[in-house]
Amino acid sequence: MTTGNREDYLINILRLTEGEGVAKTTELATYMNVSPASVSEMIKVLAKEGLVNYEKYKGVSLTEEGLTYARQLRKKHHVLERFLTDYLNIDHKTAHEEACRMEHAISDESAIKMCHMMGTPVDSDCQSCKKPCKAVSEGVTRITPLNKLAQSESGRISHITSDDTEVVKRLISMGFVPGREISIETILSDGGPRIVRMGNATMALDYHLASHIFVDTAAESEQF
Amino acid sequence: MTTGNREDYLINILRLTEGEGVAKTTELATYMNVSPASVSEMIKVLAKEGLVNYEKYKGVSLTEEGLTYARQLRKKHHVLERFLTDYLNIDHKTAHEEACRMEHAISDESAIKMCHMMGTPVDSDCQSCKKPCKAVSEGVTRITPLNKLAQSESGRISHITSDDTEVVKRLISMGFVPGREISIETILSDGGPRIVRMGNATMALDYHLASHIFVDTAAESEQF
DNA sequence: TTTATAGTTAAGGTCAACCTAATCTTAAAA
DNA sequence: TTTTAAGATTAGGTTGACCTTAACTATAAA
Repeated sequence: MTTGNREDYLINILRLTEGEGVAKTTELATYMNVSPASVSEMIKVLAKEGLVNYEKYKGVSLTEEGLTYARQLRKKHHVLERFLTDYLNIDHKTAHEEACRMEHAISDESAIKMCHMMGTPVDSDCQSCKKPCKAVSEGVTRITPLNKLAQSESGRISHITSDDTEVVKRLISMGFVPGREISIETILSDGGPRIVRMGNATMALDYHLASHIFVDTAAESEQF
Repeated sequence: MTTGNREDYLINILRLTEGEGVAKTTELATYMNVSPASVSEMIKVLAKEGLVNYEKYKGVSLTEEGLTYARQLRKKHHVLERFLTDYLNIDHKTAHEEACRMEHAISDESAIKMCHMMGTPVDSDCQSCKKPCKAVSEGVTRITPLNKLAQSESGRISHITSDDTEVVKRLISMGFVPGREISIETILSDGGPRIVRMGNATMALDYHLASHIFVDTAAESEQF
């Protein structure tokens, strides 16, 4: 495990080398607001650990391993930032700063699941980076809106979508979170409420609301 | 700002002083898996900062300020842990460990909002603590359980949920269907039945039963 | 080929933790 | 009331992960 600060170096090297091949010491020093000497020193450590390619006087770049690490970190950053702004209504600047702290604390697993929870937003461009980042993973599935499921059918929530952010937020806050197992208990009438079950909870849900929840019916025992 | 480790001391002092008035040095040392000497040392620092009451050889306790701080921290822990288990399906042990890291990174603001997002679950008992914890703040959640609504308040039924399927079915069969407008006519006594109105029907409803019905109070004319 | 600029090393500092060993307090047993 | 063991504290020291300044060195453009 690399420490928080080392991780910052990695992520910043990534940011600076994204377009160009290498980051220069001074450039990085300015960017991170430390002395060039500190950068040189740190880089030697990271090189020894195989995370960066380092040739004296020639700048740094990430190794394959470092790249993977840094990208993962950046994804975490984005996922968190996204979550903070979209789900918690935190303003952008604050969200960014907070994501900078939290990206070092969240596990890979949680980041991935968080990504799933939010549907696809992590694919898209990120405000604080020049480059877009990719979603953590994708699968082939049979996905149906919850309101189209028949009685006693079940599956796993794939994603939730609506033009109205509020609706998505509301559903999330009700516990409809991608990844959870869900089954239709009872259908009261065709266009009427659905009684659904998730874990121990049973819940009655409006037909229209249910249409925003997409269920993967082939995913009953699949793990992320 | 106190460092992560200092925060750990605070939260652990809180845990140990919850029942008893003070925590003993050795007790804390054992609990945190460090030497008693380290504890003494750290405590002096915290005392200097006004976060703990410290009288040599007499044990530590939190000051008013330290208590506030530690409680806030523990709340953060709970909110995060809850989020990880309930929303991301992370197993408990992992969630706890992760919350331990993240509690130092999340801001007060985000914790509060996260709490709101999740509705009320943070009120309830927490798996990893002996003591239940309170919600981060009362806050303005639009979705409120019916039993918490004041007299003459109204809204639209958002959803109905219970661990017991029968309860949900019964409520549905009584006409409590998501989407319907509802208002509190009369409150007979604090924990007593509510008389509610839906359309033309008036109905008396047990306090406990009412707690399963969630009302969107901001949604009086809103459509899903 | 010179020389400014950029990069590196050396030497040393700080800070927050931690530890062991020695010493001191307290409280309870003798 | 004295003794003493358990518990707490201090002293002194270590470590790791940073950082800095100052002096030195390489590079590449004039």
